[in-house]
Amino acid sequence: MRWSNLFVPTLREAPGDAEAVSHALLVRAGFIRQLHAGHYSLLPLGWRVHNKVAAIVREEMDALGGQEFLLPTMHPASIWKKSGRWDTMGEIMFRLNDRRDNEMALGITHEEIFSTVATELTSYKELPQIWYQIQLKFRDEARPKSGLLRVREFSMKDSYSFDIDSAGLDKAFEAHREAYIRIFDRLKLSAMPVEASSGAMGGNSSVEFMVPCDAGEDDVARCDSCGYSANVEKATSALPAIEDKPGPDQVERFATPDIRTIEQLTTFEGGAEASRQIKTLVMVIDDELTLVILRGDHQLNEQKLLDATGAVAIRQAGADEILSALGARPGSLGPVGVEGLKIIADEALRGRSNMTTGANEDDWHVRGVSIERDVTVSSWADLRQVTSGEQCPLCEAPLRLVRCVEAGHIFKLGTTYAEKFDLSVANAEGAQTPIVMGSYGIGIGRNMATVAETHNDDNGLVWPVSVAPFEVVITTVKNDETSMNAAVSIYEELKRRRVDVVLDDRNARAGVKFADAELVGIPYRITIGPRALKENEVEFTERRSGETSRIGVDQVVDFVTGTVNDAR
RNA sequence: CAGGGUGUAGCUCAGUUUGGUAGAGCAUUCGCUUUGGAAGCGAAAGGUCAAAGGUUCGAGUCCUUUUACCCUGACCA
Repeated sequence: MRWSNLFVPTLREAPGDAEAVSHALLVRAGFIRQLHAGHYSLLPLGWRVHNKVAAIVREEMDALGGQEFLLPTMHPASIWKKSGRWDTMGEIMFRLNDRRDNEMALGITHEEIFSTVATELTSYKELPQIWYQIQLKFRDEARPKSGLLRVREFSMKDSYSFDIDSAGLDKAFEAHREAYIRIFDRLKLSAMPVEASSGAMGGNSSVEFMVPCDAGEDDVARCDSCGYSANVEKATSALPAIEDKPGPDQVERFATPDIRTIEQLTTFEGGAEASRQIKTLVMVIDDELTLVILRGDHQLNEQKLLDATGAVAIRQAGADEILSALGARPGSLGPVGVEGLKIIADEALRGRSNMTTGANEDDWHVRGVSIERDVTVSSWADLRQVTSGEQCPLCEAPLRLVRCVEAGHIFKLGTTYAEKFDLSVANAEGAQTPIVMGSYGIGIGRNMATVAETHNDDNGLVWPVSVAPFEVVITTVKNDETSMNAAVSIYEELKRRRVDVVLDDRNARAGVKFADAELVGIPYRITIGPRALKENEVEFTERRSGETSRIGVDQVVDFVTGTVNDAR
């Protein structure tokens, strides 16, 4: 490819609305353009990188026995109703009606479609199967952001395993785990597998692959000592036990004028420190008003509450709902004596006594509360958000919270879809057995953006060779006949050796061409200029280090081919 | 969905306070001069000032409504 024929609209300045580094650089370097919020056009360079990421994913999927499909993106509502996700997916799913007014949806993922195909599996002899596709997904995200990192239309590799039993699923899951590690290794992403919430996907076990990166949206609790790592939606920590002094035989009411927060109560005469208070939250869980209680100094993690209750939707109750249910406003709420409402308690409250909380009357609190004696707890769950510095649940070293991008996620679905779609095969005894499924996702565009996010410097992008839009750029300093002859002959020979090379033959100043090559992030540059050429040499520059060396015209093709092959 | 911000040339942005002929830098095109790190000089072209309505002799600027995009949170495989 000759640069003079390429469409690479580089910009000296980034568009003002690009906040994330990858967003700014991918736009500046001419890889992407925004069409509207959450929808991007991939320009030729962007599409080249995208395809290389996809090719790596495809190779690793094929290596574990995966078979590639291409499934429809537009689906009839009926299959989503069959799985139950027509209702549970809520607003995330784009929905539309066709000319006959039939309900349709754009796929957010493809469990339903693959499950439909999988009804044709009839015998255990056909199992296991691993099916995958690399396809567009549509999600009506409430807030697309950060360029390619969170979009509403994106291509994703999603694979699905079908096994006769859970041992088979474990094997498929492990094969995917290893394949994902290889994929991220080839993408030069330091992804770490972490325990994760399965969220709305269903299933009972999942692992996320998280890449530490400021532009990310998830926090991972990590122990540097033993390697424990989990998404904060799942993470726990070891808390030092709190010894409660003996309290009164019954709850005591006391007046607390204008005290509305846990913070205020810590300094109020007769109050209590935050860890000796009960925080009372009123949540509406699938339309049911519920009390959620935690230690005063703990934060609720809503995903944990979702997982603990199996609920579809959770929101905080409004002030009016709270007042009519409890008789007080937020700031004076408590679980003591509450009847007729479900009370979900965080594990950290178990066995606690002599605690202080709201009296469900404005300006009044109660103390001497013993959880077991005074609160009718409906269920216990781990609900609190882990914070930095707390002790690792495994080894008690301090935990660290790391901001991450979710680059991949693998789930053990079990038999959920087998039951909904009546997927079963005859086993060796001739009995019908439900198929056990797993599902495994990795976003192509998101990984491309994550590589950009983690591989750049002041001059622009620094692609790993494995996904670079071109592996080598040949830059001519002057376009005189001698230079061009040398350049073209090296270019042709590199192409013959299957090196992905671009010849920057533009009639532009050298500085412009150097700057563009660096902004675009091509890993290796061969500079052909009069200085070196006089001595029958060219220059070779590595983008990452910026180091330049001279090399003979006769050796350069061998040398570059070898260097590129080693780095692939 | 809540809160905040922005919308003027391809890009980055001034101009809005105090209404009076639409601006700059970069990019583009042409000419000259240049040619190893985003060159210089000269010229040209480029606009429905997000949209609609209103006030006014006159609106980029004031008022109303709408809309788009960005940020924080909520939400989210």
